[in-house]
Amino acid sequence: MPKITFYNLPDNKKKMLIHAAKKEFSRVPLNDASISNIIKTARIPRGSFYQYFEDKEDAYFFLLNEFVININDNFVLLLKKYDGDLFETMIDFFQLIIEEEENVTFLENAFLNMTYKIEYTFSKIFRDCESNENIKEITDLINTSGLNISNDRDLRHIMQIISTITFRNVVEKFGKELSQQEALSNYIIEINLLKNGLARK
Amino acid sequence: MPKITFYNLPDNKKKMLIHAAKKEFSRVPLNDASISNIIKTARIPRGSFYQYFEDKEDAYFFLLNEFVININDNFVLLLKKYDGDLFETMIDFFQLIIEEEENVTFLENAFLNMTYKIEYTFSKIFRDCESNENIKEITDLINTSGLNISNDRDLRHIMQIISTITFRNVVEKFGKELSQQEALSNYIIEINLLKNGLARK
DNA sequence: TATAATAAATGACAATCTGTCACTTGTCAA
DNA sequence: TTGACAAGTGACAGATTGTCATTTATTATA
Repeated sequence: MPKITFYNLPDNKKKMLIHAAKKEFSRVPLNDASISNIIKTARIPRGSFYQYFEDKEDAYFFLLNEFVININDNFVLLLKKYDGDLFETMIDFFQLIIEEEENVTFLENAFLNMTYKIEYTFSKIFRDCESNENIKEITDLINTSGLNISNDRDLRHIMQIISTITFRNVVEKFGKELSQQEALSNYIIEINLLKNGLARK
Repeated sequence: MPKITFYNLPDNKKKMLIHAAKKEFSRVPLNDASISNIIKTARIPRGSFYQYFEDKEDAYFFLLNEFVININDNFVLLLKKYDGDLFETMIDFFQLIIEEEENVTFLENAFLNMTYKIEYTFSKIFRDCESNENIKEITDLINTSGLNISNDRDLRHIMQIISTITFRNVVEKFGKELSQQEALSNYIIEINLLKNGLARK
């Protein structure tokens, strides 16, 4: 987490810094990003950066979290729109992500270098957890009667499976440079396989 | 790919170098690994390293490929053992990976920092592809009559889904430091959900 | 208002790493 | 023996990181 000094920063300086970081993390993935570039763009001295953030990662996950909070809201909206139908929701949600324009390159770098920690941050969207203020909100919204589950544990696994496959498809969209159409049609095939089961009845 | 000079190296020198690289990539993930450490351990001059490999990544993926080729053989054996039952095979295969001892830390670093390229390398195990000499071998071994598919495309998607979920469970085992028992029981739950479908019939 | 105490800003610096390149050494065939 | 080509070597420039002693700003207190 960023240090208090970062949050105490005047708005314009904070924005400048966020902009600079976003620019660098859009240019290259986390590992290749350089603090030197960020401070050059933000026009702050080196020492200041360390006054605000622990290190490169700290700044990165601050940005990523902001993004995740943003799309989390969209996810909840979609869930309501589709009366808790998880599968319909996911298909719409998938499109939302691959059509996202403002942060394309930032996202692309994130998805193509999806470490455990990054995936964990992303998948907060689908979890009820501390940092997700909508405790129970998501779980309650989902229409569980349409799901093949017998308890909460199963539901968690289902969420896990669906989010994993969803991310995998987003990653593949970027990795193989698929068109939005191709990516979507692949995704729908897989969602249907998930729904109906991989084994023949 | 390593340069020709690497393959021309006398066996003991080659082994020394491989050992040194493995040691470094076990210590820390690819991004944090340093060539300096490798050459120090291998006792070769800096210039020599670049005589053999393009860069750090080159050496890393050489090692990873070796490992993948190794477990690929095991996968084929298991597939035969279970008469092409993909689900039984995967459960056994999953255990094989999480019980692996010789390369635990190397694997742990790989799994917790699974970039697209690393995942792609791993998932060669489940694909028929150029670099996999068993073209068609795997596909032919699988008992497709037990699967809910209508064509080759579906089969590819099923392999994709299964391998993704499998890796996800391995990653989680390392990330959440689960015991082998916990990891396995989670995995089995998810495999069953996949088999039978996430939607209620 | 003056002064002390606390917080923030700054940039020079040591430590580290990377990839290159001119040069040396080794090998092998003519 | 010699020449041509392959391999080995390590010093070096360029770049980056995190730290820290010092300066500057802010806030509280007498």
